[in-house]
Amino acid sequence: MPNGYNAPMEMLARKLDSVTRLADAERAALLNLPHTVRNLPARHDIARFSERPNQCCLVLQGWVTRYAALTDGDRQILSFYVAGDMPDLQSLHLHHMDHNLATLTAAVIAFIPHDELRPLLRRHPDLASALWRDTLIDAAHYRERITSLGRRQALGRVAHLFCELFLRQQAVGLTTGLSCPLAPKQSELADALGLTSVHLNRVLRTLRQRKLVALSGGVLTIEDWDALTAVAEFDPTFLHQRNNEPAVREAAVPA
Amino acid sequence: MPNGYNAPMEMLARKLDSVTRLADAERAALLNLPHTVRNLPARHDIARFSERPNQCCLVLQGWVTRYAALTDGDRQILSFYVAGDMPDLQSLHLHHMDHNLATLTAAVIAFIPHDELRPLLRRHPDLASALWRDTLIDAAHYRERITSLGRRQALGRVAHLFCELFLRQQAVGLTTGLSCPLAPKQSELADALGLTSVHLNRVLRTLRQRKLVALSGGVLTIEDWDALTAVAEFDPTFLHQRNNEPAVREAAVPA
DNA sequence: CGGTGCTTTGACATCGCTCAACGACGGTGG
DNA sequence: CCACCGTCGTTGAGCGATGTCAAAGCACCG
Repeated sequence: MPNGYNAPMEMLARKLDSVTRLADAERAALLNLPHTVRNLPARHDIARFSERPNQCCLVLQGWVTRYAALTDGDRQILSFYVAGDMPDLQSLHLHHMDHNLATLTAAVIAFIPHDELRPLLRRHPDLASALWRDTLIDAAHYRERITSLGRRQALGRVAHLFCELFLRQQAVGLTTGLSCPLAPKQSELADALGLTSVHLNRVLRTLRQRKLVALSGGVLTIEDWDALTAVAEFDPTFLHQRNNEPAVREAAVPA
Repeated sequence: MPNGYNAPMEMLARKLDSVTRLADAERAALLNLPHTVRNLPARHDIARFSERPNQCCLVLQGWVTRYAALTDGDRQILSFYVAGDMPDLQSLHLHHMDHNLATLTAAVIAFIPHDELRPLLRRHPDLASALWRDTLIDAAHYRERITSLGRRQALGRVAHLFCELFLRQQAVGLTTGLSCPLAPKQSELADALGLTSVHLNRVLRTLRQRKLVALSGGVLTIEDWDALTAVAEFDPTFLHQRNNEPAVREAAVPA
């Protein structure tokens, strides 16, 4: 398989390293994993409801979403994934898709066949644990989303999602200062937060007016981290990142 | 450790069997796992936010909830667990609790030290996979809850939760006919569904008036499965149960 | 320059929340 | 045995956050 992209498995190794410490043997095994790299256009389904995937995917570039489609045409976006994420690890053990996975933007994705991954994980229990942990962190994100949808008002929900997306991207080096990419459009943010795009738009206006964030051209800039986390009641514990005190803290108080 | 309760690990073996097929070696290993069985009163915290548990628990009897506590005193119930569930498997790999786990009713719980479980899972990759799968199903429940909170109205949310709780209990033999225990009070159902107990009460009235369910004395009786699933837009795929076409189907059409 | 898709805004409707009171029930102590 | 009390369920009236519908602005692109 052509390795058109630079070192996909190294990105995975780095990602897992940020989560558990990898031994050399595991790291080497990972780097040798056979895989295919594909360039996909925006809005391209990777796996659909009720399918039985036989490979896992690793996002190398771009954004991917997981979403449920309701009968009335509504959809609920369940999560966003960025570079370094493995959105369908679950397919290793859950044989039928209970939702859909699709690119949000044009994206570069590496595909790793289950048949390659499974024996590797069996030989390297620590690697299996690292991936298991990754899926558990995914679940932690879900829990936080449930809390948002269940008990936070629109303003808090949006603020909370922004905090989450910023910190997750910071962890993989996708931020510059207090700015980060924000690929989802307003209607997609709305679909993720259980809101209407109309109402989401009004909430964004409020966030801008209060000088908590700036948002334009697919770039989110945090203007007041402390105020934003306060509105969101944001506690980074659920991210289970190594150093939970974000580098933002200093950056948020510019000289 | 005293084995006051009959065969706790056998319940676990049976549960896992319902999910993956266990080989004899795994089954035997499971049955020998050291553990402690405790009787806990209702509303007793099992693990609190930010703690670092060193054991996993297995519900043998009663109900357990996972919940997030917000600063204003609100709480969001994230999930309900019944006999056979292992609510904090995640603590094996996620070291800090990002939420709370507590009994809802008086309950009998078996505790298995991480230090016993970890080496066992290392020796039996299939067992590890079975438990991994269990945590992935947990995540599937979260996803469905997100969809409910984000895109369903109150009536659909309640109906959906009832369908889920019925089928999950049916899978472990806790139902009789079309009835099953329903331990959570109205305020707890409301906390799980992002509603007020007042509004939940009104929704229950509607469900009763429409003859979809009957509800009293902690027992839920489904009176019209087809209508209930229709209101809920319920699709059992996300439960990832062995035989997804529920036995309810026949029972729902009494002679 | 005329689409086409996204954002923004306004007017109005509604679902679910808040506050407040009352009723049903079971436990407890006198 | 009964009065009392706490908890839970039920109901009403009014309000507020968010949805709905509709149209206009705006940027990018052929």
